[in-house]
Amino acid sequence: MTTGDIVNRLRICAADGSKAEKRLAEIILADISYASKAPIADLALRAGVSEPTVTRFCRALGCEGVRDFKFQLAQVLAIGGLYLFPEPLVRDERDARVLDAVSDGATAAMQRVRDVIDMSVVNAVAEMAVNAKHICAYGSGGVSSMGAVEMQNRLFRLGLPIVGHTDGQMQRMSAAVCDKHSLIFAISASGQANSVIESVGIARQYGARTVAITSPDSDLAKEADVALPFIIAPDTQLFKPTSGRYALLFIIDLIAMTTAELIGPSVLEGLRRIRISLSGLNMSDPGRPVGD
Amino acid sequence: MTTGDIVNRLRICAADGSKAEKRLAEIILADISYASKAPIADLALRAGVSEPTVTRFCRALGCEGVRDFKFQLAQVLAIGGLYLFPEPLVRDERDARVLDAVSDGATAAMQRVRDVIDMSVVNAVAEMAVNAKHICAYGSGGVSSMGAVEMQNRLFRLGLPIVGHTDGQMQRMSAAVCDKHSLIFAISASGQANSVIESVGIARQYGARTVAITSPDSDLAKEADVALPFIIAPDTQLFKPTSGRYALLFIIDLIAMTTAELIGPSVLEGLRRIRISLSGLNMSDPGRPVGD
DNA sequence: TCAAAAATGAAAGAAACTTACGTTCATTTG
DNA sequence: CAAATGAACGTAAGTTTCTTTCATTTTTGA
Repeated sequence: MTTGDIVNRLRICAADGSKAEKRLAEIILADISYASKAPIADLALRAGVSEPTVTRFCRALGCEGVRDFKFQLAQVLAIGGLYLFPEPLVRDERDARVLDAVSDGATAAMQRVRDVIDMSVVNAVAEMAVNAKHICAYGSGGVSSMGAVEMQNRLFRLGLPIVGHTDGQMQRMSAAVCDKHSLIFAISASGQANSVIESVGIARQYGARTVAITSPDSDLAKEADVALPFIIAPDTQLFKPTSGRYALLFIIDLIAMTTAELIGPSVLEGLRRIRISLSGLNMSDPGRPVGD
Repeated sequence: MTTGDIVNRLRICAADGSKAEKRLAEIILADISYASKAPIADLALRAGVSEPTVTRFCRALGCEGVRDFKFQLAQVLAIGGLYLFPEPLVRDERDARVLDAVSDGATAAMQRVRDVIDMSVVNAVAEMAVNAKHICAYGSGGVSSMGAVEMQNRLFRLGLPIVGHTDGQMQRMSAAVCDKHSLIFAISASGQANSVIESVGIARQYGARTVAITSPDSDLAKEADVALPFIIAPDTQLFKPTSGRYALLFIIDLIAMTTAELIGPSVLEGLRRIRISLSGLNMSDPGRPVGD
């Protein structure tokens, strides 16, 4: 019983375990946040079992003891969020198919990025971002323009001087005022978007560093200094929105997180200020992600 | 002393605290992973202080006690950045951490949606979308405005008359011209965004159907006819972009795909035309997702 | 059906944390 | 300058929480 994360193991236990184990697993899954903090006496009482059973249960799940078990629950909560982990609902076939299509597509798209992305390039890009005096993100079309906006959204929080442009003319115009301290993020799923390619050419002419997030070996990839390959698989399912967006978001998050860590704790000050500035909008719930 | 996350507070303490506090904070920061599991007797010994001092120290940092303190350390570690580690992480290890943090977060967020989403609501929403004469998507702020734009992007391809508004005034204005054939998608991660809540109120007054994609039981959820719960976990890791965006994208895709299937094969005609119209932009690669 | 094995609980024990209280040391006040 | 004050800290004695031991019950398999 050491398969997957602790929640998965709990699920398996809730299904296959002995009577006492089932009850315990159910109680815990029903409220992980509670279970991660409650003393085992409470848990034992709720599940109607004895305390030693709880200890044994934790060991059976591959933990060193109750404390280690709680430690792992805390970590799961940190990643998965502080909400409950209810049993997945039973679906009818059609609903399940839609859910699977979207979810499998998204997961696969991100997995592909994981497999192929060159983190040394990401690190290099983060370094460029930190050192740039002026950053632009270009993207046109449904997927790529979202990318440009997101890139702006993620980096501006870190205090970086970034502007996203989804309009072709604005892209060209802003490229024309670049210099060697500028950094361009050029995003295009196809690698064929004319305005983006041209803008990269213009910006380079004036000495800007250019990073393309695009299809490998595309025109755009060739035009830029650095390319992060981003493959959008042709959609087999015509009704399903393309899962490439998840891959793009993933790459953007990698860049944002790497950049944030490069900058170090001082970015927290910027995030704090943003949060304070939102308090005037009645959205100051602390602990909530910054900016709705 | 309740500013920022626990690590930040430890840092402050290491700088400003009393003699014993400084020593403790240093010991802990030097190896958070150890500190999160060691009994306080060990910590006390290492820092050359007494056990009660450790307890008091934890309280001073805003924790309920030592156990709560360790709980928080565990959470920080789960997604911790490189700056948490005593020795700078080797590049590979650090890269793996960043990849894991982003990818696990995204996967968990989507899994959550899978587990709890009520597909009968999604189906009902799709039906509303198909029958509406006029659809608006509202969202403000980094996460939710992306949602509004994406909603527009996904549904307009299906030939539906949708407009996304991320500007508060435009939201109110467009809400004011709704009638009973209108459908509103109101997106807000917090459920507190004033312009969105008010616009829903206005639109309902004129007979529009309203769908909220928002935090359950929030003000916005109460204001709308139908609510799709969308929980964003509080950010425990300030450096990591919130993974809630993946959950939101996921919900939007579910709605888009369900709607597309409801409309049936005729949507393909719309997609075909969009593709043709792009050919003038040199982006007509067939088999590629429509619209970059 | 019976014996062996597994599962469970009660109670005692060990570990970890907290409280109560007293000492020290720096600071303030008369 | 000395006494008073109070913050910081440690000692020792709780208290809580978890674990072990061992006896009992339940299940399994021949």
